[in-house]
Amino acid sequence: MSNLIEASGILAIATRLQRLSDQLRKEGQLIYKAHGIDFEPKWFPVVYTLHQKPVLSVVEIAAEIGYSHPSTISLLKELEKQKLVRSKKDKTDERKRLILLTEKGKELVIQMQPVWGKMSAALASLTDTPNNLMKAIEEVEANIKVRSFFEREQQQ
Amino acid sequence: MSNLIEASGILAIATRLQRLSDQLRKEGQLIYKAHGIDFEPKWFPVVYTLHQKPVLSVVEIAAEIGYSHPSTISLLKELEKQKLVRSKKDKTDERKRLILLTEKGKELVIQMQPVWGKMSAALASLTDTPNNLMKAIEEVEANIKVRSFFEREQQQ
DNA sequence: TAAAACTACGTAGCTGACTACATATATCAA
DNA sequence: TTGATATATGTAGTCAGCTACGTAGTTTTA
Repeated sequence: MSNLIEASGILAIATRLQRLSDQLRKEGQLIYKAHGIDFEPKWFPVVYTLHQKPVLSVVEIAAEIGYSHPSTISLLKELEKQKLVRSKKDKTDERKRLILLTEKGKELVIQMQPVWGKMSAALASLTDTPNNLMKAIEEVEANIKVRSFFEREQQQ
Repeated sequence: MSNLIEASGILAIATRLQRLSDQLRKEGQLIYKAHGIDFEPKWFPVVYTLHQKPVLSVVEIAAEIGYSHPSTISLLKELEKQKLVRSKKDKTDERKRLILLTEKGKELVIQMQPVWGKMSAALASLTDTPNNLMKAIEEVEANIKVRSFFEREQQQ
């Protein structure tokens, strides 16, 4: 990034956040590949959630991972294609589709556990700086909850 | 975001960054609208750069704002449609297209200056926390430069 | 007990960035 | 001076999320 944008600073913060996010995701892909694991970073929230709570409906998963339900549906389609999850009808509520990890999915989770551990450690080492990125995000989100960016601008 | 993903923590950091980025961008749109200004946050880097350096080629703009040149081209197309920028041929190098702000573009910049000021102040108030978000991003980017996420994971 | 309101799921299409590739022009080296 | 290489721009298609909207099943209420 050039000095010009550095100077305009905080106004380009949305772009900076997105770029960092993209870079981490791309490197995440490389890491799975390097371990010979056929898995994409974007699948992590769904699979991890199902690892913790084995049977959930589509909307429940969406709420857990904080995505819209259409985004969740498209992730589930990919995971079903990979045979990592399957679904069954909820017998007491015909509208619901209950999602579960397959045997292949459960085995993959076990295989990925040590990789997740190393990825966590690597991310921790990257973000262990005077201003901790995870904490900074949490602090900003908390501030937004108190008074949004929009409201703050109006009050200036 | 649910407790489950909080617990899985840092592995979902790419998603957290993107979500915060999206939220700030959306509120940015609302702010321009509330001021009756027909402008989108994604145009800011290009317009601000041309405000600072009045005549630049496509690739020069891309380099300044840190985007790929195709992304820059599509932003320029939108800005040309809005009649905020125009272009002329470089007479000494026929390959180049030189980009400039139009009169309308220059007037809009003047009109937006106070809004940019208030947005900066609002963002500063949001990110003025024990762990400063801008500094955290810079620190992580610096760490990545020293040793990437991928390399760090391999060494764990 | 039927109508209204709500909930769950799915599809279509948008967004804002990207990479890969194609073409045109400029420059450099033999 | 011409062939190789480099640079500038543009097009096409991808990606990971989103919103809007439609349908079907469930619950509530008059």
